[in-house]
Amino acid sequence: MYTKPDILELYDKAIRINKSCPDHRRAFDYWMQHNNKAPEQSLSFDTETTGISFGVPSMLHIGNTDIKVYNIKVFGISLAIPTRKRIVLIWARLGTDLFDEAVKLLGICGQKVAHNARYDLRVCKINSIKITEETHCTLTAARIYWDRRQRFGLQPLCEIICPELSDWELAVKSESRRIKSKYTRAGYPKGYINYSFISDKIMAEYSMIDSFLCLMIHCMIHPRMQDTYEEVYTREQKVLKLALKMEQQGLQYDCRKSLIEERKFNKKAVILEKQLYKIAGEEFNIKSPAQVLSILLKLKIPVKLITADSELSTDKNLLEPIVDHKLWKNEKGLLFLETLLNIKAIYKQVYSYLIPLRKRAMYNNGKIYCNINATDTRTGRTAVTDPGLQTIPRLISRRKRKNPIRSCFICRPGYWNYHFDYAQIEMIFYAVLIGETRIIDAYNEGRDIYTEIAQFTCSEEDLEYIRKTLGDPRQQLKHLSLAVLYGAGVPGTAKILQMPKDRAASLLAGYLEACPLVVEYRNQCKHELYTKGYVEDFFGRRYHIEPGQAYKAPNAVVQGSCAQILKIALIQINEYLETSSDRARILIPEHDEFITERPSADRDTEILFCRNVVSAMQNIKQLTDRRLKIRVDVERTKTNWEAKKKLEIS
DNA sequence: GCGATCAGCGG
DNA sequence: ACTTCGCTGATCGCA
Repeated sequence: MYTKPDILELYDKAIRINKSCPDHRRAFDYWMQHNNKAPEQSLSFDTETTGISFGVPSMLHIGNTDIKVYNIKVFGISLAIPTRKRIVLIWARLGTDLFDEAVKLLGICGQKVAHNARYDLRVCKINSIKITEETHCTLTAARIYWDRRQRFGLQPLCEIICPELSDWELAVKSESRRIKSKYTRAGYPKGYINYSFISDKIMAEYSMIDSFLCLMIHCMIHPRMQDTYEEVYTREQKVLKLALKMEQQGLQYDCRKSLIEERKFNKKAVILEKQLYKIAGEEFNIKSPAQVLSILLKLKIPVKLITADSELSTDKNLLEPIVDHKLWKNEKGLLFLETLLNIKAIYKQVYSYLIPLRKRAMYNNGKIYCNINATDTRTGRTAVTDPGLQTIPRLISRRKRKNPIRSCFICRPGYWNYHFDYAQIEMIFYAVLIGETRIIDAYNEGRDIYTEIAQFTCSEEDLEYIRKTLGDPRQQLKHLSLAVLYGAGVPGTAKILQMPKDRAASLLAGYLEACPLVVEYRNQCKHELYTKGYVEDFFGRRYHIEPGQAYKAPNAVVQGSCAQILKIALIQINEYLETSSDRARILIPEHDEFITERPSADRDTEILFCRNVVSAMQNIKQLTDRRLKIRVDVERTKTNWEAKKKLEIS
C-alpha cells in the first residue's frame, strides 16, 4: 500500500515538470488559497487517447496497405493529487515507469474523480486499467448544479472557476493544427493524426491542467452534491455505471437485410431523380436547399406559398400542405414537389440511417455500439449518440409505410427482445402535477387521454376541422395537447395544425378556459422562479430558468421528472435482474421505453419476468404516493424490432 | 472548421 | 408583446 509521501518521491520527476511551467505555478497559487476545501482522500485523473471512436474499428489507408485500428488506446494519464500543502500534478506517458505507477495508483488508493467519468472508465476498461472505488463525475455534478448552462466542457467551466487559467488549451490546439497540416501535406489520411503525436512538453501542461481543473470543480461542487442534491446525484452515479454496461453490450444488426433495403431505395431514387430533372428542365443538387429554392422560383411558384417568417424556405412542413391540398394551381409544379419530397424521404433513410448503421455493424461482426450519455441533457434525459439510436424513424414519411430500418435490428440467436413502454407518461405526469382529475380518471379507466382532452377542450366544429384537414386526429391532437400545455401561443398552434390564426386563437382560448389548472400552474411556476430562481420537481432535481422565460418551466419540470422516473426504473430493473436467475439484460433506454433481451423459455417464466420488470417500472414512490400507477405496454419479438407484437401479461 | 438548415426522434 | 421543449446527424455554404 502506498502512502502519499511515497508517491511524492516516486513522482519526483513529474513534480519537476510542474515547476517549470508558469501555468502550473499559477495553479499552485490558486490551490494554496483554496485547498482547505479539498476532500483529503480524492484524486482526479484524465486519460489522453488516440481518439478512435468507441466500438468502431477504423480503417486507415497508409501507403498501399489498410490497417484496421481497434478501439481507443490510452497513450497517457494525468493525475492531480491533493496533499495538505499543495497539489501534485503528474503527466505519465505510455511506456514509461511513471505510467505504470500511475496505473497502479488508480488501482489502489482513495476516491477517484474524472470529468465525464463514463468516458474515462470506458477507456480504462478497454485498456485493462483497473480503477478501484467510486469514481465521481464532475460532468454529471456540473449538469445538476448548473442545469441551464449549454456547455459543460472544461473550458467553459474554467471560465467560472478559475478564469486566470482559461487559455491553457491554446498551445495544444495550435500544435495539433500544425502537425495535422504537416501530415496532410505528406498524404496521410484523415484521422491518422491525434494528440499522441504532440510532444510531451506541450501535452503534459495541457493534460495536467485538465486534471487540475477537474479536481477544482469537484472541490467546488461536491459539498453541494452531498447536501442539496444527494438523491439526484447518487441516482445519476448509478445510472452512469449502467450506461457503461449497456454501451459495451452492443446491438445486433442485420447487414445483409440492410444492404437489400438500400438497393431497393437507390433504385427508386434514381428513377425519381430522372423525373425530377425532367420536370425542372435541368440537373441540380437536390440536397441543397438554395438550389431547390431557385428551381421552385424558376417554375414560378407563388412566393407566398413558400414564405415562413417573411423568409423563403423549402421546409418540408411548408411544402407538404401545398401538395396535399393542391394549393399551387399548377400540375407540373405539384408533381415536382411531390417527387422532391419522396426523394428527400429516401435520401434521409439511406444516408442518415441505413448506410451509416451498416458500415458500423460490418466492422463489428454485426454489432452496433453507441454512446449512452446519461446526463448530457439539460432536463436530465438520456441521449444516445454515435449512432443516434433514439431517432430511428417509425414510418417512412409521406408514404406511411413500415420502416425497414427497424427490421434490421435483430435479436441475438436464442434470445427474445422485450420492449417495455410507459404509456403516455409525460401527459399523465403533467395531469398529476397540476391535479387535473378528469385526465387522471380517464387514464385509470384505460381510455386514451389525448382523445379525452380533445373532447372537453375543443368544440365539435374544431374537431371536425382537424379531422377533415389533417387526417389522423389522434397524432395531431397529441402534438397539439403537448404544445398547448407547454405554452404554445397562437402562431405556434396555427403552425402545428396548419390552420388560420383566428381559428387557432379561438381553439387556444377554449383550451385554456377548459383547463384552468394549466394557467394556474404556469403562474405558480412564474412566482417560484421570481422568488427562488428555480423550480423543483418531486425527485429533488432543480431547474434554474430565467424568470423572463417562465413559459419554459412547466415543460422543464415535466420532461425532467419523466427522465428521473425512467432513471429510477432503470436502476430498479437492474436490481431485479441482478437477483434473478434469468440471463436477461437491458439493451437500451429510449425516452419512455426500455428494450431488454432474454433467452427464450417457457411461457410461465416469461410472464413472470415481464411482470417483475413492469412492477419495477411502476414502483416509483413519488408516483404511488400520489396514487398514480403508470401503465406499461409490453411487446416482444424473436426476430426483429419491426415484427414486435403486444404481449398481455395481466 | 463552424453555424445554419432541414430531416428524424421523444413527450 | 411574445414564446412549446429536449435531443442527433447529414449536408451546405461561408469564412
